[in-house]
Amino acid sequence: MTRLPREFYARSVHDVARELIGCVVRHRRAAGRVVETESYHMEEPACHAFAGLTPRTRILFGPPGHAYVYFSYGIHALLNAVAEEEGVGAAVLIRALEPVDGLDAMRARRGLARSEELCSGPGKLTQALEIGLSLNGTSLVDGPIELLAREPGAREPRVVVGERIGITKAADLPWRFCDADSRHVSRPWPAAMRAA
DNA sequence: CATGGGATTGACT
DNA sequence: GTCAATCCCATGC
Repeated sequence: MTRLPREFYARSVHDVARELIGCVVRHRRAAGRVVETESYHMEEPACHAFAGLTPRTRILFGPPGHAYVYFSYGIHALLNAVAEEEGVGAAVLIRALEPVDGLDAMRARRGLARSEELCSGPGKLTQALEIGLSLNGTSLVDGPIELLAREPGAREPRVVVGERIGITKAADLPWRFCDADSRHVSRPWPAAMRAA
């Protein structure tokens, strides 16, 4: 499998979020297929970059193809992929993975056995892959976190679109993308969610 | 299934 | 100093 190149990230954050479905994240001898993402953009208040350029959001405004790792609620590290050209604050939150490699390591880190629960949430997958705050700002193109393209010829995922989860601002934007055929998403979507 | 505890970070007063 | 934040999990019904 080959890494996604910098150009993959240097375009609309929504296209990046949609096309990341089916790609593979690998770190510390564990890997999973991306089955759920959300896009965030500086022109909308749920995005951290909405507040402008600060020390915290510096990575978001930086060059595409880097990891933005944010610490949430005192407990969880959340993994994002920075998108769009430098100067535009935008990123894709990786919300869930389907474990494909290193299941034993994931189980040890999570203290759980069921594969459906190892990476079915943004805070869970960082724990399973041992992704911490120290990786904030590292390159996804040639850094420790690998983001790999779908195998050519692998099935094209059926992507469904819905509203984002766990936010209070701009909660109605349809910027959540899921693999319709995976049982590893962070939570089921309503039937009203439209196929895309 | 609903609830609430957990306990860090950066932004801002 | 205060507060809100891209949430997980244990507990209780």
